[in-house]
Amino acid sequence: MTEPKTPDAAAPTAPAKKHARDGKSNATIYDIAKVAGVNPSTVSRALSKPGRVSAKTQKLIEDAAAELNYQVNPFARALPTGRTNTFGLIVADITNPTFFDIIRGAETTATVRDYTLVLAESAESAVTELTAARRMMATVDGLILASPRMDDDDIRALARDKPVVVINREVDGVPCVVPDVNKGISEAVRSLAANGHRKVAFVAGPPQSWMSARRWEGVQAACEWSRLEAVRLESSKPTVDGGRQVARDVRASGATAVLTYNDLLAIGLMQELQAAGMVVPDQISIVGFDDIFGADFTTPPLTTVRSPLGECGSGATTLLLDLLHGTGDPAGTLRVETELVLRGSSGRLLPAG
Amino acid sequence: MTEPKTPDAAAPTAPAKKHARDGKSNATIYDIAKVAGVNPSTVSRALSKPGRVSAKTQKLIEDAAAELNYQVNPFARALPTGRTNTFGLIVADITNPTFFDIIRGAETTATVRDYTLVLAESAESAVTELTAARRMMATVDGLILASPRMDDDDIRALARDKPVVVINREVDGVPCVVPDVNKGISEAVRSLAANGHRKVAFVAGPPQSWMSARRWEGVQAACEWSRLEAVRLESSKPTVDGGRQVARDVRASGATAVLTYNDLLAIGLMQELQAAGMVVPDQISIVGFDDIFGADFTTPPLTTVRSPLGECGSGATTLLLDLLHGTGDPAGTLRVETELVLRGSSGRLLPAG
DNA sequence: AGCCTTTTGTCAACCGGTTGCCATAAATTG
DNA sequence: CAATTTATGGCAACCGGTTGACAAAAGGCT
Repeated sequence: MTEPKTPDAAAPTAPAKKHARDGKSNATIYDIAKVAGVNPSTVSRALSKPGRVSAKTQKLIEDAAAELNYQVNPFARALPTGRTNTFGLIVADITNPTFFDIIRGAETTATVRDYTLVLAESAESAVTELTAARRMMATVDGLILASPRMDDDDIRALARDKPVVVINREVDGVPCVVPDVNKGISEAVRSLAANGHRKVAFVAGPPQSWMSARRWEGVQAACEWSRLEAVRLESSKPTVDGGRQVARDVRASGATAVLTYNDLLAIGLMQELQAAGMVVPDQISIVGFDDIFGADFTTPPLTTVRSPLGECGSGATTLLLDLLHGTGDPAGTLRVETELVLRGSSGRLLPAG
Repeated sequence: MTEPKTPDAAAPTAPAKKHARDGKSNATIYDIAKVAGVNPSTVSRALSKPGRVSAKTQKLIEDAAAELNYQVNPFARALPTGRTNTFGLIVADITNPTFFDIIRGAETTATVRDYTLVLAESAESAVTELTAARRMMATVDGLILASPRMDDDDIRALARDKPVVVINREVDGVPCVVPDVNKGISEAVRSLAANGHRKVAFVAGPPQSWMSARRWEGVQAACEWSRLEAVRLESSKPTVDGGRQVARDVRASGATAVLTYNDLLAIGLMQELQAAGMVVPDQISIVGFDDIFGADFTTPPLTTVRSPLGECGSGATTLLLDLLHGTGDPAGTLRVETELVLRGSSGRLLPAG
């Protein structure tokens, strides 16, 4: 009675003034109840609890809902229940393509299971990360931390509040998804040994990176096994730029083969060494980690220890969703395999001409 | 009185059983009101409407809030107000690095302004996109569509409901952020002309891509101006793979220079041509679009017309946020400049040997 | 002092679902 | 056919803020 009935053809091209609230604004369960001639609570039940109402009423309500093209109000639902059908993903650095695949894996899996993904980044900072995590906690059902930089204890504290899954790091008592580096690394080191290398450098990543530590351990172990000498070098940041900067240390080290914490470092390193006139792989072999997008664009294409990043993202999401639905091991670690992707940046060492 | 006071040191290493609800669960404005000795509504006002309560009460309430380390419940706030401090970003393809810069730009700007980013992808499908958009509409304050594939009308319909900003496409009546291709393209074409090229091929992107159409127009216009012949080729999909597939058409076309809809196509095309023994740029020049991550990893590094993608993402976010806060032009288009990034994949044509 | 305006806090309704409890109707059983 | 169990729908309270209306208190002015 109070609303005029021509909200549509009013002004087709005129700039829309206000945003909705009027017009075909959202129907509520009360509207449905009225149309179907039942109580709102019955509508609620019909729409969420399967089997709680009779088939007849169910149909009645569903038809009414369809007619009004009803959509639940997620906030109204979240308020009493706490369920939001949303989860958060915090990555260390959105710039880093490593996380692209993780994000993609997570987003895809989330969408399939009818969840929404909320994204944040920590800019490689532990405190930013914790802040972002805390903020998210209020609005999500669960959280995925990809390569977190904060303390184990902080992570456990978060996990006490809501389900948390960690990628690329192992935290006691928290479900994790980690690539098992050993297979890939030993393949890589064996390949280097077979090609005549005797001294291998490892360019480490951020000091707080759990994964960097694991990779260094793996490299050490594999080198020992193959009777190679292993030295560790530090990088300023795990980026292309960081790779360029570490080039002089690499040359100074006397190593003829380098494994780097990630592909970005490897690419930067290779660029810088090539710019200085070195021939890859004739004079030096370079092996990265992760097999990110673009790793095969370089010349020579980058040999790398691939982590199935997309799988990590979707695996973590699945783990989280299972946790949320009661299924699933509260603290199981999902291990995914790594493998050597042999491309052109590693190979036989040519005798110094 | 009713709650035991030792929730902490209970079982440090035992697997956390249930998730919160107990313990230091969230304080509400009612708790604050009790502590501060005022009415809940006063608390609400103190915390949201600046200046609505006296300085004294304000302080009282703030202290109480701090003590209880209160955090608003976003859902409780969203329910009556509709404000969520969240906005959605829908991209055509998460796999495509083009969008990563956009995502990054948007996320960064959003965080600064205290907004949360919700991400979804459409997998290059108009219907998936519309579905995702509709779903999001319920939970966000506004929406950013990056390279949308749906109809103008659908976009306008969405925009009638909540603020929408479009990236990489111009839609009448909707605020947009678009790179202005002309400068970059004319630089590119002039450079090609100066290097002796006479026939230029353009490899188009998805048929629904507004940007692809603009780029083709730009190429045509620039070629006309420089008196070059321009031919248009179609690609199956705007990816590296699509680039590989279009290689035979490129060779068949007789063009000595190619501009591709995006860098991915350019990279794939270059790989395939090189695999077939062609020398870039001696026998054929290749120019991409966007300057994505990795465009300079190739050999030769890719010449490309750069779009400031990160700027698009942050610009769109700013536009949206301004819109939400009443400031800002309801339908202004933000144009950002493109420029030629001259690298090694384009250059002088060598006489066929 | 008396009256008017402004400030500040309270009351109560509301946003839109969810859910425990209860009453009625239907189905099962002895 | 009565007695009991089970299926179904309704009632009302609740989640945690927000906000319009109003009253009490404070301040300003003649």
